[in-house]
Amino acid sequence: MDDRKLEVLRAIVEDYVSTQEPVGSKAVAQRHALGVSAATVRNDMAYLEEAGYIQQPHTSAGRIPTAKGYRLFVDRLGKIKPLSAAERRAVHRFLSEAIDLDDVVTRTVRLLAQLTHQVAVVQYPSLNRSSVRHLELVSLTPTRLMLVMITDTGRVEQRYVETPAELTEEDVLDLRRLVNEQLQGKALADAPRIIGGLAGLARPELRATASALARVLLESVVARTEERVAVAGAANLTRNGNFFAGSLRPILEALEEEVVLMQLLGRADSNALLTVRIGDENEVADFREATVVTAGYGPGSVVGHMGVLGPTRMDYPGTIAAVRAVARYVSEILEQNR
Amino acid sequence: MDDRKLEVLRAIVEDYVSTQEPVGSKAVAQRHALGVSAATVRNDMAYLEEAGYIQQPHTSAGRIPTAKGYRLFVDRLGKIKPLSAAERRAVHRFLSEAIDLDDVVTRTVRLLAQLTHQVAVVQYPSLNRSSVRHLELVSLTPTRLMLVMITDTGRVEQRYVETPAELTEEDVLDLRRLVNEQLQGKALADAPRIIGGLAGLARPELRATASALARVLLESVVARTEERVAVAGAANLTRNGNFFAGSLRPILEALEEEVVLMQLLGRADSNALLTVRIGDENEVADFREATVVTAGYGPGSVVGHMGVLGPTRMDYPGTIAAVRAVARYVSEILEQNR
DNA sequence: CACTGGCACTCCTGGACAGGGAGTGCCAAA
DNA sequence: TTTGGCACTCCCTGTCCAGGAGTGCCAGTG
Repeated sequence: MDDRKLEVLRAIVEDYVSTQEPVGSKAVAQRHALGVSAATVRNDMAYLEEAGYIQQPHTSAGRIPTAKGYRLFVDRLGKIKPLSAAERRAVHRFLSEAIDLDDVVTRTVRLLAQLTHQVAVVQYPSLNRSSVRHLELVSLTPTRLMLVMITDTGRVEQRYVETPAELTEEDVLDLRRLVNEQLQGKALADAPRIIGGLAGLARPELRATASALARVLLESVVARTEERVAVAGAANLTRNGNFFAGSLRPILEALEEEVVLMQLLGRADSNALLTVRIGDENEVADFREATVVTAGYGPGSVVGHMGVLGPTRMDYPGTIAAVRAVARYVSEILEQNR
Repeated sequence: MDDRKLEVLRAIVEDYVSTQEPVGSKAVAQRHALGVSAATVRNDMAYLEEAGYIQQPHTSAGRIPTAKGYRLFVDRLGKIKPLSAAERRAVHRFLSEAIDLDDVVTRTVRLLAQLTHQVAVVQYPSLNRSSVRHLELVSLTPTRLMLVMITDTGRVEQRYVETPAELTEEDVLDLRRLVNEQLQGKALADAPRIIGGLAGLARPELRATASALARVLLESVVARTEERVAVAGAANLTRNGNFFAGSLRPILEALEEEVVLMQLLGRADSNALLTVRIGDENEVADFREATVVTAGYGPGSVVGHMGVLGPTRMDYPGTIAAVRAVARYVSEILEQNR
């Protein structure tokens, strides 16, 4: 394919993204210094359409890029434009004020939404990839405990535990010592094995309670594949005149479904630094008209993903830059707290 | 005012709520057995309009209720219709499966959204009205602690604390004992006073650290007027054809502002069992076209509020019943965990 | 005196239709 | 290979008209 044809495609993508209207041959010839006439551009456009990169909403309208067109743009044409110094400063300042892990996530998701003017989604650091820092048992009533688990990423999980027998203060201390001895510093991935042997290590009269505790621990650790996510910027869906063809309904609904959001952020396997899924490339049916830009983050290894969701017609260079920058800085912060 | 006029108003409210279209005199006369002709209804409607209870979108259209009309309906006409047995069972089952306080709140807000088909908002139990169950210190690095506070409503707060000096394991245990001795069982309202004296009670070499700790505690307890809220059902905003006159934009934005949501749920002072704010009665500008139904909840005393937000044109009897029922049941659950 | 039927009037709504404009495809010429 | 010209297509907008729903008012009735 011609170099000029690529330039024409770029012009169409850029103009369409900024004006939101089909772009015609004349506009391309005028606004972008290609040094050729509109008629020539028309020929190139006919070619690009034939090749499936652009399409016409109807005869006698300008062209708009297809998903395939955007893909080519992202892969070969878009130069990522770095954040401005002011933006960079704002990111640093805003995130460094976070007071705990929850706050880091909350701030991150807001920041992403604001920077990109799109819907942002941030996954809380995944439990499976972190390790146990501390376990705490608090007795609420004689037969009811609260179990609090703190991980090295600073995440706190809490669960109620009903105990089969009444426990003394002493019993609780015993149990706490036991679980901490066994689990402290262990990766959560290894935890199930250890937890299995927990009941056997307790004093005979505490066996039943210890196994109740073990069950709850397993639930929070293993069965806890449902991971939490934070969302912000839903209001941006109404930007640019309701970008989703149909109603907002299904989108808003999907945004409240954690399962869907997790799917959106991509399976754990994707360790790529940054992923862009355009249109059909999305597995989630409701987001077939959207683009999702995601990045992994974490101290050293990836413990979670973050990303933004927007119309396929989005500012790719800007969005990609923002997601990447934020993911990097959040990783740095987590690194510091190790 | 005539009894029959009230019946006409009720008819208009009910029909408009269900059909979402201005209701004319003929429809009222036919569908509701008032025993009078359409012409008579017309006269009554003229009166009701004069009195400000209903209005015409334009000449030669049917009538729709005004905020004042809804108010009268709620105060004098609407008989709350209790939840069906099935709904009641569903509420109990769904909420009783909650595994911790966060989960109670999450489930509650979803439940409300689903039952009422509107946007639901639930405030996390307010810190100020609960008391300290336990404080836990975990050292992350030699100069960095994590402070975890557990309250008797089951809420967990966490904060990082930078310590001015390196701490040994022993030091941390000492500090933990100290803060627990001083604060355990104390109401958070009384906490600031106690926290003030904390540093003075520590070993001399731990004074500096203790006062850093005290500062963070004060921040989480006192300055923590910003309270968390959960939202669900935003997708319901698109029901019934975008009920808000303008765009969804401002509403979606407001729903992400915690400050606004707190305002929406009403100031702490409102200890009324159930509040209905219709249209202008709302202080928040963006919600002038909406109705907010809120209720307080808590074990014994009110520790938080919950509510739903919908069009003034809402099913008042059903919504009020749902909010009341859910608030009651959540209160029961909290009571059990005391 | 309250209620009723009838009637003229208002105003919204949806469909049909024409004019203007933007953009294209194609062709012949440079 | 590029260019200017030209006919053509199709959307968009505004206008117009008929249909329909609902009202207000008035005169008549029990």
